[in-house]
Amino acid sequence: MVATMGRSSTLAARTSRAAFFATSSWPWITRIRFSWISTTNRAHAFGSRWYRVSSFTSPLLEAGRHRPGKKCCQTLASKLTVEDRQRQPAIARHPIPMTTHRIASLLRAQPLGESVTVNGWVRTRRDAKTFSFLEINDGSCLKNLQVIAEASLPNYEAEIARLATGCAVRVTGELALSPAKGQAVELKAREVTVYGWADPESYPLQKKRHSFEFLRTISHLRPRTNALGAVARVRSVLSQAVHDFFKERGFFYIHTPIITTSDCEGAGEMFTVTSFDLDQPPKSHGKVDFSQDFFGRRTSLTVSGQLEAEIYALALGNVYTFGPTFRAENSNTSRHLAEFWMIEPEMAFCDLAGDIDVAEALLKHLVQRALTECREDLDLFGQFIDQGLIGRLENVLANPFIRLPYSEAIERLKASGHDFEFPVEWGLDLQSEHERYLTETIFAQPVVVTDYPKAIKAFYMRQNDDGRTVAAMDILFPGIGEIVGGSQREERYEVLLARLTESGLPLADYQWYLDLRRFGSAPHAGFGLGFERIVQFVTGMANIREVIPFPRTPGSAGF
RNA sequence: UCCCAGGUAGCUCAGUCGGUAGAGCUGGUGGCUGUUAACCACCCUGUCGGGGGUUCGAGUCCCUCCCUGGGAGCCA
Repeated sequence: MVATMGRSSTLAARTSRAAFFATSSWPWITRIRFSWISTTNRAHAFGSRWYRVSSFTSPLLEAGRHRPGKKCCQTLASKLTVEDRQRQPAIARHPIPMTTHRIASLLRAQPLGESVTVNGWVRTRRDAKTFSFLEINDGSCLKNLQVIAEASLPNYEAEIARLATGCAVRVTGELALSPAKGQAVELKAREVTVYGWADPESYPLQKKRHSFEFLRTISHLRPRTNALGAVARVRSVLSQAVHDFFKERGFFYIHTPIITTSDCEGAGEMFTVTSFDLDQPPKSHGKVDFSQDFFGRRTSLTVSGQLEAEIYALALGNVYTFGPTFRAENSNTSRHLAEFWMIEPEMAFCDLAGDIDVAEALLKHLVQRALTECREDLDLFGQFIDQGLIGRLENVLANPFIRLPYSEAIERLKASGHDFEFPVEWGLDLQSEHERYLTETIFAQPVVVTDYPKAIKAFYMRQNDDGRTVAAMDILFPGIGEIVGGSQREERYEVLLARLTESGLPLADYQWYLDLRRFGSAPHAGFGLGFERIVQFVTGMANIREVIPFPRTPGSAGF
């Protein structure tokens, strides 16, 4: 975990990120802007250039002009082998053919009669008497583009007739109306170029349905399936929608630390971050001596950015975080990950009601964006994953969320007469079965439970005037359970101090947190939204491991 | 971490009373066809999750570990 990131690795990070988002027609070539301060002469260098990016991770630079201070470029360029140069030069010089299209926009615009080029992966090939049908998917949308490849094409026998599921190809031809049912348009191929073969004997993805469990074992190939590709697009759209929501409302995006020394009490077990040789860590009095560790003290991966977000809320007003979060809990469920992404808004001069307003608006905004921007993908989920999906999403938008104090929730559960496995009693935490009964059976829509007993909630939540509850809220979604947890924060110094003390937390570690209440304290509130849980809700995927590209769970951290 | 159910061909699964394994799909070959999860015929494929034990003999019974699914706890 030691931060020894050198110049070249910095560039690598930027390059792979840019490649990931590149709209370039050639997936391994991308244009990248860069700038840095030269370590030798302090000169500022900047520019942009085409890079060949291998496997999206290690950048190799095109040989080309240099500026002072670009040592890393030369080093990387030297790694481009002669073979690489011979294989790629034509494409590298003309990285974006003017006629290249993404399938999504082709199907939308349907430029009939025009010559177009698409890049993508073969989903299936079917042979007719004098030609073959190819179905090409380029990831831009769920739909494939049907290609007609006549047997008269020069490489028909040698290549096209041998294409199988998974092969990467480029097809140039004319877009035409399709005479048969099933698709509006098709591409009459003039040229089919094979970028990469996929041996049908060993390529794991077959022309049939696979279980999600199996696909998880091939996480490097599963985004090439309809369902997981759709999840990836929805996740991206939702991610962007989070930022749009807060930007429209004047929130600032704050990057809170991933390596942290603060434990957000109640947020679970933490992963230790160390640079020690774990076979021989320095010890003192029989215990590991973290004062000799990289940071001079014990550090962990963050379980929440909330405490740091409060600092910035009490300076900038309204802020939010959106980043990776880590919990070392041994949770084996379809709703938990050891590494997940959390959205944590924090608003100054805001009470619990305002907090709920923002959370409700955010959730509705995300559902709305998915419905309008990902309708085709959502229809797939509605058809194959969860028949009631679209209706449930529209139901979220249709009504205000039910707001229910904990005490009333207890009364409603008791009055229901339903036989629960766990007792329903004021002062006891709501069990999953209770939460589900509230949101799925009694109300059949999102429910916000507020004002929980203070004994079962975290130290930082604001005490209500009744002396026995705190201004906390959980938003419960049908099928998901708790999707949001939040509260108004305790802004009164004396009250917070008392709560910290009775919670047995080391005051020294929270001095800065107490300081926020000593200097210009103000009412403030916030919440945490588990990003994967909203992706789960929107897609209807049963297991949270399907809505993050590379799930980390107990006993599993592959890829 | 606890309770329950599973792990058998590339995938999804069957496998009786303990006698060393089958089906469908995928893939391959051939045929047919503006096809579209194409269709028809034929063919190939196994460390039965790992380790240990009982037995003449274990996919099958026992122990143990790992993994997966469902539920619970923890939470987002």
